[in-house]
Amino acid sequence: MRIGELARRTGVTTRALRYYEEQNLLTAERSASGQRHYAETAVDRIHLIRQLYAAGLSSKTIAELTPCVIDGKATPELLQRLATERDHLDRHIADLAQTRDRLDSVIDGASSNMQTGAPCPRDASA
Amino acid sequence: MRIGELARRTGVTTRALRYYEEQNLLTAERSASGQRHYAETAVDRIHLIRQLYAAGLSSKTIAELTPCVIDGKATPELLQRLATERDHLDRHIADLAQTRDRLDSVIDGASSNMQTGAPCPRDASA
DNA sequence: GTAAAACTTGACGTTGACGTCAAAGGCAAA
DNA sequence: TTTGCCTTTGACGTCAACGTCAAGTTTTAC
Repeated sequence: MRIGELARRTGVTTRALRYYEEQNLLTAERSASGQRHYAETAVDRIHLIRQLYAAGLSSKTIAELTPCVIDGKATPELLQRLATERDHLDRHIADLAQTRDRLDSVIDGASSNMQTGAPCPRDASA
Repeated sequence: MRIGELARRTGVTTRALRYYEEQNLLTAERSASGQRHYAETAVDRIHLIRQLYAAGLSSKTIAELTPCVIDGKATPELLQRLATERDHLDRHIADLAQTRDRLDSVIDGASSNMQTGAPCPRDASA
């Protein structure tokens, strides 16, 4: 498939796909005229890339780790990198959960204040 | 306390603290000569701000929500905003957990490959 | 065969959260 | 009083992950 179809099927722009290639996150065959052609596996690859981006990894980190993730093979150093990233992610998730809980308690507090008719700093007229 | 001490005690730079003030996330008393002076509560406030940043909120969003979080009071609209952000956060956490699990299985796969002596693309010499 | 759509590279623009000087004034210790 | 760190505002720099033209080529549709 060509770049437009891959973009449609993954929901990322063609600009982003070319950027990923530039960052060595993605490779493509080229037709005689120079157009990119992708295999079906590229769709999953893009999803993986997006997932790692969402996990807070940089393109540089992703570029270093993806051969390992794709092939399931790694040097001890890469394996260590992966474990480190996993731990960072785990910590991050825990922090976010704490933030969510804090938001929850804020929402609870604000709701009960509203039910008891407590005044609001943004609307102290009533 | 002055800005330097607040920076040391919170681990954020003075530049960031001034930036937070510029974005209306933080206020400070001013001495006659114009220097900023902060109350003890500022330390917690900074931690809250950092926490919300880590949750993926923008300075604009934080500026809109923090009076509510600080005071525990809100208009219905603010409450709705909070609930929306909470849901986004919840979804984000779930996505990250999925990514973490994927990393876990990658690490497992790579580890077993190594134990069985499977070759690595980065070190195919052995 | 031709027009529209898709593709190419190249290059400059954008945004958020600061970093990094610079030039000036403020403040506590010796 | 002078030394030396602290603080002030202002303004330009940075970095990642793209957005957005531009100008030209290729493929597709009729």
